Parts: sequence; C-alpha cells; structure tokens
Amino acid sequence: MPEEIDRPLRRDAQLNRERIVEAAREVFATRGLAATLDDVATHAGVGIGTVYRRFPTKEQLLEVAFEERLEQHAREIEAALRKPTGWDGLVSFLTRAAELHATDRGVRDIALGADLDARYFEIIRQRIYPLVEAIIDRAHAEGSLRADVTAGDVPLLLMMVSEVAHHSQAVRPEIFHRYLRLLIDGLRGDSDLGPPLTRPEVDALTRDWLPSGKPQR
Amino acid sequence: MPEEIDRPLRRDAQLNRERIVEAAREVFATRGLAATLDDVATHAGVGIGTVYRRFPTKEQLLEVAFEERLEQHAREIEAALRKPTGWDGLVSFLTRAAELHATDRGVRDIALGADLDARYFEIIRQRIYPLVEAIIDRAHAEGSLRADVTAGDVPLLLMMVSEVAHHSQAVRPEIFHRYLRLLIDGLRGDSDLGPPLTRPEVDALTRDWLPSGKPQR
DNA sequence: TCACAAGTGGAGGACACTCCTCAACTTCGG
DNA sequence: CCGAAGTTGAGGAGTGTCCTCCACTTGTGA
Repeated sequence: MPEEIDRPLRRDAQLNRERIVEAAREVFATRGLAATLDDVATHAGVGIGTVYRRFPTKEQLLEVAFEERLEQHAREIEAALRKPTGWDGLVSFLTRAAELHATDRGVRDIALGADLDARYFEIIRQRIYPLVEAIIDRAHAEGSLRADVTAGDVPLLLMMVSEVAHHSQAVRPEIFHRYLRLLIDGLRGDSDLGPPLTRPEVDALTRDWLPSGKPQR
Repeated sequence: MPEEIDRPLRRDAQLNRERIVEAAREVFATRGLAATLDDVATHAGVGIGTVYRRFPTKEQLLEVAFEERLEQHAREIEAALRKPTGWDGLVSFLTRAAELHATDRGVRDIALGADLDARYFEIIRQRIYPLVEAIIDRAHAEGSLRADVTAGDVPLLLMMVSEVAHHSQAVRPEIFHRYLRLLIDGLRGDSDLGPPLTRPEVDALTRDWLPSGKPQR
C-alpha cells in the first residue's frame, strides 16, 4: 500500500514554497486571477515546474495565498456593522471594500465572484453575503438608504468602482473615490430605479464580468 | 506612369463591398472594435481575402461603417443642447449616450476614445467634445449640476455604465438604466469630490480601459 | 461569344500567448 | 557519500490573431 504520507518538506523546498506563495500574493494582487502560474514562477525566481509540483492547480495556490486576506476582509465588514449608524456602516463598508479591491485585484476577483464554481471561493462568499445583507438591512431600517436599493446592487456598484480603480492605476490611483462618492450620493436619492437584479442575475452577470478568473483544470 | 485611377467596381464586387460594410456594422456593434476582420468576413459570407482587398486596414472599414452612426450621435447631442433646461439636456444626453453605447459597442469604443491615435476617430471626437462641454457648462450655469463635476467626468460615467450594459446584455439588457439613474442622482449631491481628472488623465485612462480598440497595422 | 482583367477564397505562414509535462540535472540530509 | 527529494525550463500541444498569395472564378466590353 503506497501510503500517501505528508512527510515534511525538505528545508530548501519549504523555502521555495514560501517564495511561491509570496510571489502569488503580489502577482495576483496586481494582475488579478488572470495571472498565469508562469508569471508567479518567474516572480518567485523558481522554475515553472516547481510551482506545478507544489500547487497542481491554480485554485490550491489561491487558497493558500488569499486565506488570511479574505478572512480579514470579512472581519472588516463585521466591523462596519458595529458603526454607530447604519448609514456610517454602509459608507465605511463600501469605501473599505472599494479600497481593498483597488489595491488587490485578486481579492476583488474572488470577492465579487470570479469562478463561481470553485468550492473554496464559494465558501468565502457564503460567509460574506449575509454580512452585506445585514449592512443593507440596517441602513434600510433606519431609513437612511433608499428603499429600492438591494444587496444585489452591491456587487455591481463595487464592480463599477473597481473598474475605474483598475484602469486609473497608472494615472491617478485614488480617483475611484470620486466615483464611489458620486454613487454614494446617489444612494440617498429618490428617483425611480425600476426592478432590481435578482441574485441569479447578479451571479450570471458577475461571471461574465470577470473573465480574469477562469482558472484552468 | 501607372495612373491610380478609381475605376468603378465591377457589379459583383460592389455588392460584396456592401455586404462587408453591413456585416462590419453588426459585428462591431456586438463585439466592439476588438472583433477581427476574419469575423467580419465570415459574417458577410465572403472570403477573408476579399475583405482585405477592399479595406486594407481596419480603420478604413470602421470609417465607412460608422460614419453615419457617429454623425447621428453628434446630432443627438446637439439636440440635447436645445432642451428647455440645462438639467434636462444633461440627463437626456447621458441617457441617450448610454443607450447608444449599450446597443453598439463599436460606437462606444470609438466615442469613448479607443485608439486615440487613429486620425479618423480623432476628428469625430474633436467634434463631440465641445458639445459635451457645452452641455456641462449650461447645467453649471443654471446651477442644477454640482459645480465640482466636469466634462472630464463624462467619459468615466459612460464607461462605468456601458460596462454594466455590456456584461448584463444576456441577463437584463436594460438594467444599466438603474445604475445610470443612481449616478445621475449623485450629480445633484453636495459632498466633496476632490480634484477632478484632467483631460490628459482621462485620455490615458480611456486608452487603458478599452483594449477592445487596438486595431492592428 | 469569348478573352482577359477584375475579383475571390481560404489554406497556411508567421507570430504571440497559454498550459503543463518530463527527463536530465542538482541538492539535501541521514 | 549516496539515494531520495527537489528543481529546471525547453518544448509539445493547443488556441488565436493577422495577413499574404496564387490558383481559381466571374463579369464585361469588343
């Protein structure tokens, strides 16, 4: 019986593994999930083969590279729920999320729904969705958020803002705040928005929006 | 001397030419300027060689295919300038532009600045820019538009909205109106937007945003 | 009618990019 | 010091784009 023992890695191998994970964080942050494992290997200064040996699929690497980061994201959203008013909570959540997505394309791709099939991503999102809903509900309850905005609008709003952030990186990295502000101001408005997107619609749209996240295998 | 006479096309060649232009309109409308001449040829039911013989560069084809359409776009903007109030003009301009960009990705790519080097596109934009400025100025003058929004914001707003339009095509083609509405509501707001983008910044950003429009040659 | 200029088609070369394997080689550590 | 563990990156296979070229077809004017 060829026991599949998890023997500890040799010292040099362990070092390489860490280098790979670190490189992955950087590369995915700047290029999004579309970055190739070749990119990561080059950035880490190891051969491509080494990356494939350690992480046979992109998803496995993403999981290790993004675990902490996403965990912290979730905690920040929880913190927004504890803001004095619902409106403050909503604004600080949106701002924080936009900042995060602007800084780290990888987090954006995962949080906003790239590759909706990947098990790991799905788990993360299962944790985040209810928090977002709570934030929206709270703002609705206190009457500060227009009634016709739903939790399903959040991915769209963040998508729009992070698109601006992404494309303005080289020119004016912080300009996305301007357009986020404009949208936030709009959230107080009172014109007729028509029927909102349903959850499945949001998912379909998201899937289409983020081709950056179509890992192989 | 090999006179380069413009002899009239043979009857069949003329027909093919028209087919190609018509196919180009359809293909570029749905796929944006990223569509290949091969796509156009297939769609037109002619060989690739025929397309290249008639239109050696993509730009030449675009010029013929989009001339009318862009001309009409410009006229619609002029019409918005004649609306009773500056605000009406602004809203109807934004709405019309968003609708147009949602329907025709090609027009969007050209109007918003894809391939800023191409001479032909540049001429079109030279005509449109002042009109947009006039619309913004008029709304500013009557005080209905917040003072810190500039003409440079217009491409960004339209970019955001048309991104939504593009990615929601299959799901809810008209949902972009919702997010346009949200942004328009924000245009009445009064929070601090910070320093706006300058024209060169808008150009750089646009160039980066529309990879769909990097014609070859 | 028919010769020949005009026009056509699309296989295929050239290039770019991605994913991933594997066999020859290097290094660690008992 | 030697064998297992680890590394490497060229290269095969796949996808996709741009564009040329030439054998073939078709329209038309004499």
